[in-house]
Amino acid sequence: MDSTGKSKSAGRTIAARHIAEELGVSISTVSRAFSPDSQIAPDTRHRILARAKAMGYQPNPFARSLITQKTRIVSIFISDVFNPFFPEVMAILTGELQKHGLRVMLFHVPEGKTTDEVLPQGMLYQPEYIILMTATVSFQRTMATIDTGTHLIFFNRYVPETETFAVTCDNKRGGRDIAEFLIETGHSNMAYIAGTPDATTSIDRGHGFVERCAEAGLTIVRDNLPEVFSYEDGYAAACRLIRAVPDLDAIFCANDIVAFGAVDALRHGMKRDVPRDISVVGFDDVAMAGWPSHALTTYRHPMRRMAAETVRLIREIDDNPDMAPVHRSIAGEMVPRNTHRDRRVERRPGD
Amino acid sequence: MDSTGKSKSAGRTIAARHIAEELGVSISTVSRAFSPDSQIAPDTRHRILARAKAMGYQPNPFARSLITQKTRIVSIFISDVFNPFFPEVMAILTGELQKHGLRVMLFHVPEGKTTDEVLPQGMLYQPEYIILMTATVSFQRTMATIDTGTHLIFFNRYVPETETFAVTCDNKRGGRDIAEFLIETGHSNMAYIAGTPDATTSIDRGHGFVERCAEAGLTIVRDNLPEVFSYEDGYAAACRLIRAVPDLDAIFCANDIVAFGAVDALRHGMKRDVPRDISVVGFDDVAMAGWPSHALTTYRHPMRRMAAETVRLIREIDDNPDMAPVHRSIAGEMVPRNTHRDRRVERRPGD
DNA sequence: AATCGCAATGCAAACCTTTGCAACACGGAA
DNA sequence: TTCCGTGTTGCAAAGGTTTGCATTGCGATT
Repeated sequence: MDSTGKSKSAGRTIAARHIAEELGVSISTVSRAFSPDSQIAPDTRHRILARAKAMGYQPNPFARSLITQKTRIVSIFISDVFNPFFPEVMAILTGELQKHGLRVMLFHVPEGKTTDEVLPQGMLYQPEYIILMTATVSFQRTMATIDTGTHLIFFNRYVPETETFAVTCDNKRGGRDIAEFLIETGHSNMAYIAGTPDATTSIDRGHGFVERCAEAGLTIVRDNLPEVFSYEDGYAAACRLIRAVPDLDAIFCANDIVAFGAVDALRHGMKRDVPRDISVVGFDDVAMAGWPSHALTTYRHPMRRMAAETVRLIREIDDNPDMAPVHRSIAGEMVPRNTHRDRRVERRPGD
Repeated sequence: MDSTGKSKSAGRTIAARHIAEELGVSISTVSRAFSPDSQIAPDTRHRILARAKAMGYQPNPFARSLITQKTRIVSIFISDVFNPFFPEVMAILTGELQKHGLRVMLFHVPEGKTTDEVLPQGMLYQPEYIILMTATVSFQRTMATIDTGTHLIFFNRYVPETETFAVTCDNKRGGRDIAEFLIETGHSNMAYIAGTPDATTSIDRGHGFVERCAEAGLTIVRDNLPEVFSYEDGYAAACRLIRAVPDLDAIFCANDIVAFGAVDALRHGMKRDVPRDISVVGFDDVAMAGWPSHALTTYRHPMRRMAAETVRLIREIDDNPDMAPVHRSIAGEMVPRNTHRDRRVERRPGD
């Protein structure tokens, strides 16, 4: 009934045994053909591989990892965070990992739950690597869950006083660079709109910014509401700031989305001219920051390089499983556009 | 050496055998405790489950699916498409699926490759479901790869003349609704900026739009460049259109991003007043369409409902594996904002 | 009191692979 | 010719589970 002579629906799925029978070799030999560094005559290997390809056979990964204890699986944990780079990061991560024979499983940490609660589900599959992109990590149990040889890698966040693998943006340096940039262009009365207070990303950006300002003898205003990461939050925060400190000449926002909100608040709500009256700087350089309608001065998040670095890190650990945990933080770069202005040129002598 | 009395690193991982030994029952009985509808004394089951929980035991999914041939895995295939809803869809999909005991594996179809080339990799894990979110599907082999009992579900796209499961936005109806809306508000000289020509989404939106316009006796201009889906593409397309047809009074864009490009082109590049001189309507209702700086009139993409529907579909198939393929298309709704204007009120008699 | 039916449990095969060890063949050296 | 080393291959155990079939024990029926 089939277009090919062989019936295919009879047996379950095609196994090493079938190749072995057809070629008159043992199952072991078939297996060895698929293990790069095992003793087997080159000729036999080729014969087996050819036949396997023809019959569409590949070793069953379940059976394989049942015995080798190596799953080649990396579990990625995500939560509801609306990271604008998420699609791209996901694409790079899965794309590159699968090039190296690693499979990614996805786990979601829902709103009310903590990562630790979902982790056990993921551990069932004995992943060789876990990439944590989630916000909430109560670290106690995380470590306890891990000692089975699984490597834990934090992506875009880290847990301060612990030794784990982490790949992050160099947020502190970013904050410093932005402070530097604003100071150099003649700003002196600045504010910072922070993001979610428990996110290391936002904290570090603020630290760097404040630190550099302090070095220049400037104190900065800080708007520190919890859960500031949406457009609306940025809008509200900017309004609050202007009411509190009307003569502000620059606002640094923990991310671009917040910055868009701030710009719109200043322009439409508070009737300020950006950048003439006040400068706004974001962080991330999302796609639309470059559109003419926004033209946001911001700091480019090295997200793609971070994704690539994560893959590289995993390969390094692959080669050297006992490797000590490292924290790789990657710098971005200033992207000046049209929401800031150089205020030095017109600084009046009396100022 | 360990803080707990028991040594834990000695044995590999904890298996049913260990529970069995401690409780003096057979491995089979332990297994039965974890299969909801197998004959076992309620008391024994409770004892086993309790002990298992205490010892942190869960049946090994690899061994389990090796024998049951049921993997509880759903593979999701993505490509480099920059779908603005991707993070949210991913969160809903994985979150809901894992609630029902399903695991998601992620596969990436890189730029140059077709889905068919990557599919075999995913099939190795014998997923029970495959969700295709990729752009490129040469359908021949796709079906050939599938006849193993795996269910194939297209998400946000479909292959026209084939019977497969698909969950999509009702794009055609969306196109019609937008046409309806524009006609009712007094537009008569309209254009459509299409998206990638091979995407069913863009095609269907265009079809619906043109169809409804035709019913009203209107012909519309069509800008049909290949690969139109970025801000820049929208910008360029709008410029082309205005040069070709200066008295256009409305442009419908295949998606919001393109629409943003078009609006900026009209305002900054072509010196038109949107919405006074010309209306622009998008499609999707991405988050920033609602921001004051854009206030884009658009059509809400039912992406969340589609994700939820996909999960529901999977559960239905779970209950009835021989279910015939269905195509569920879900309607969105008009979201009028400030990039259109009602032109009826000031229609001059002579017009 | 003998028998039957039924619920609960155990045995062992099966799923598919990897890998240490033993067996084997073969060519070359003594 | 005999022996040895080397390179290939096969055997069988192991990894952890599910499940059909057989066994056991017990209360109920006649």
